[in-house]
Amino acid sequence: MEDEDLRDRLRGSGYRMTPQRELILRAVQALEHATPDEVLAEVRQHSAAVNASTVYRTLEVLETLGLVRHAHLTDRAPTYHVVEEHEHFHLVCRACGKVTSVDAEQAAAFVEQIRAGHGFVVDRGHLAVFGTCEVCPPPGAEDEQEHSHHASR
Amino acid sequence: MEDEDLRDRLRGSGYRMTPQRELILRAVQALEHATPDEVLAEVRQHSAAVNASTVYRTLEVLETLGLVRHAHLTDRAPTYHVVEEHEHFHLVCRACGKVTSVDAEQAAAFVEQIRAGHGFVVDRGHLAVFGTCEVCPPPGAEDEQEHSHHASR
DNA sequence: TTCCATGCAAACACTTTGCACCGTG
DNA sequence: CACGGTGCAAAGTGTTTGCATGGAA
Repeated sequence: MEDEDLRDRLRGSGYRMTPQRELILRAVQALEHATPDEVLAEVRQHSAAVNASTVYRTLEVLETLGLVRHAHLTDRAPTYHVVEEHEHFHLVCRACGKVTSVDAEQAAAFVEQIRAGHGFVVDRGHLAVFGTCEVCPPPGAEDEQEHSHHASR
Repeated sequence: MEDEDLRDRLRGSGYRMTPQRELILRAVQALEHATPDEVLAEVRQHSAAVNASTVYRTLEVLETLGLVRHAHLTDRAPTYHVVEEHEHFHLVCRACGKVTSVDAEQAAAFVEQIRAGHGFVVDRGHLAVFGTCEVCPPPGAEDEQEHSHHASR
């Protein structure tokens, strides 16, 4: 997306173009999947300080305009990503933490099945699929991240 | 699940049976989908006061034992539900907020497709599917919950 | 020149943690 | 009667908001 496109998108909905808004959109584009905190860090690397509240407010505006989206891929902060021509959803490995993007088309059959069976229209871009890579140990097998402090003492 | 079953599950992993732990499990069972806050409220209705931190700690223990699970169905707190014989996942309507449980079997084809195509094993019980009921207005159409303060003033 | 956007700081929502006391096994 | 569990309060994260100032159009 070009600067002028962004300006037009903003102005078209009554918003103004500002350097912060451009920087924040650029950061989301560069990071692929980033929390507000990570976006803030990225922005500050490339330019002067920007306030955290501006990041939150801007991400909200960009999401309203349909330029970015967020999903809850961890138990902590949400992660934002740019909306591209090809919608995608995410596979999140609980063992290694890797996030894989998958073209939304690959969920087409599933989506249609849910619509037919439940009268429910799935938002494919907001689908978060949790599990484990086949090459990763199953969750809890050895104890990487959380829990299992004393599961068998 | 009977009281004795719960006791055995706890003891089998080195935990103790306490009235709080039983109350909290009962609350999760009764509420179907509840945030820690809602669990706390439910527990307090049925009995003496229990502390919020105990709810958090107990939900963690119950999840470690595989008796409950949580998913992020909103942008706020996670919701907990009991693990039953028949695994299920959730459809979350962004328009009306309704949560529908769907038998995990209905995702079998999708799960297999992801495994074959990406070497990724989906955790069906932790699948949160967002979208809208067909009978609900599309998100943002009229403005029910959040955003759209001045999207076109 | 008009308002929207930003920075700053305080307030919030949700969760975790340290510590002394309580109660299960 | 040992040691895990609880309550309480304080500290942590992550996010939102009120208000005065700054800047885009």
